[in-house]
Amino acid sequence: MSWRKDQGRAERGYHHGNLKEALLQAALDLISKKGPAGFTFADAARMAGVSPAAPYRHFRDRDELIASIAQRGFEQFESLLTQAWDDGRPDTVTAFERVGKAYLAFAREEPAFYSAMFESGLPVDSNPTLMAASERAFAIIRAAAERLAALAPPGMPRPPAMMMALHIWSMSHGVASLFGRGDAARRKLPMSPEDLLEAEVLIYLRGLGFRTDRRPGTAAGDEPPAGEKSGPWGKPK
Amino acid sequence: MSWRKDQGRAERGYHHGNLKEALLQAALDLISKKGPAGFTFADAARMAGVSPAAPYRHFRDRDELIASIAQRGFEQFESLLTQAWDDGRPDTVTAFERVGKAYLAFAREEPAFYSAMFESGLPVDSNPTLMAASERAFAIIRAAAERLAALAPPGMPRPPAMMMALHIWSMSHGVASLFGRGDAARRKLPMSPEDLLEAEVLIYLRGLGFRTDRRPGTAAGDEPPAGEKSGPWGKPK
DNA sequence: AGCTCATGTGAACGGCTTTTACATGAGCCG
DNA sequence: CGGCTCATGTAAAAGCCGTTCACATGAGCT
Repeated sequence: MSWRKDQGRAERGYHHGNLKEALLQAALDLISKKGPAGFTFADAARMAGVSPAAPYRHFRDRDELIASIAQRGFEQFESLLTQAWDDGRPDTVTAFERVGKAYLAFAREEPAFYSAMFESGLPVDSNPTLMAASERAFAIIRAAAERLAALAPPGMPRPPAMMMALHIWSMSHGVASLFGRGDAARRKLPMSPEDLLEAEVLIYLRGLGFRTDRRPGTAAGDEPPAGEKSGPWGKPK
Repeated sequence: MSWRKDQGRAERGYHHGNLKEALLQAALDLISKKGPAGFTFADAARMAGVSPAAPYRHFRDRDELIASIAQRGFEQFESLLTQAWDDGRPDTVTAFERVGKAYLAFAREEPAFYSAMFESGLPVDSNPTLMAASERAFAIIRAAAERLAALAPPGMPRPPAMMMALHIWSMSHGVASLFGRGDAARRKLPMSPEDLLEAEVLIYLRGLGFRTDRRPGTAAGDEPPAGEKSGPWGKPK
């Protein structure tokens, strides 16, 4: 039977008991289905089984709910990136690329968070705590870039780590925004977004003087079959 | 005196005479001010001095208006990129970078178009003519990449031009989306988006084996005290 | 002049956001 | 237990928006 309140809350009396959480959850569902624009405050209330005015006891307005979601998104994002970076294990370059992939994975698997964070049209800088969360996430990329910069081949000037971080961020974000989501804004690609990004990062790192003689799409540590060295895009011509 | 119809149309009778155009113009204004989400069909009608039902004679619904704007945006975008590319003059790499800058310039100077094209949440692939316009714009980047690929240093495997084009696109799009707009979604940067992107592209090209012995942000012109020329921030090995 | 059809109007429906006055009942204090 | 208080939820209403429909207007053609 399914006449329960649809959000897992059992029968309830006048008070919901966990409305704020239920609303956030409902909003996530709705945003992932219809995008942040299609999401409706009233819908979320309905889904939680309360009147349309109830949400206002927990969020100043619709934007604040979306901002809350973006906030959580950045927190999960930070945690995911931290995990992917894994303090640079087993080696810096491998970990670095894992971070890029994590970025894409997040965009694909958490489209609702991703939308709220990057496509909701919220003035990011208006909300200090949101801004801070966003910066903590970026700090992971920056820390990784820092380590990578320190590894730059001797005899070359060190690229500014901050700049590297911004470059990596923009690549990841560009790929994720243009090609990364499951079903929206899809453009046909001759390869997976992951492979596209991996090749991009490898070429970039090579431009910085790193030796990147691994091939994309292979597990870390694999060596190309003996013989020619291939580029990050696969077979040489 | 300002009781004229606000969109430059002089007094008019029952018929507007140029409503479709006036609506598109009004929508552009509104979108650039309040984003594609804040834009309102009724507002556009008001601004054009007609009743809220009038727009329906020209657009099936609100989405179709936005799609029309995106369409025009892609056309202008294509034209701008074509101009920037200038068939590869004076040399391929220079022209290539000019294309990247044009991308940023477009995002900054035509935020309304840019929003409609990339952030409106429209299903790009639902509208064939929109899709086609988008692909014509991308074709410019692809053509440029093709020429660049042909120039790749001998002795290195040639990267697929399509992939290079996608890489450049994602870099440009990433930088533009994250840092490129005048006042929205601003994050603090230690450098201009243009310089950031230029350095990124130069490093990338060097990763492909190109010699890029110019420096970014040439306007600055200053040299590090003992610096040798080459590379986006200094000298390669 | 008269016809026709594209274009604009006014009114209406339903839905959304937000506010306000009121209802409920959970938690606390004696 | 009895009663108080305040966070939390409700109902109703105002104002806006998108969209539709029957109807008005007049531009352009014959």
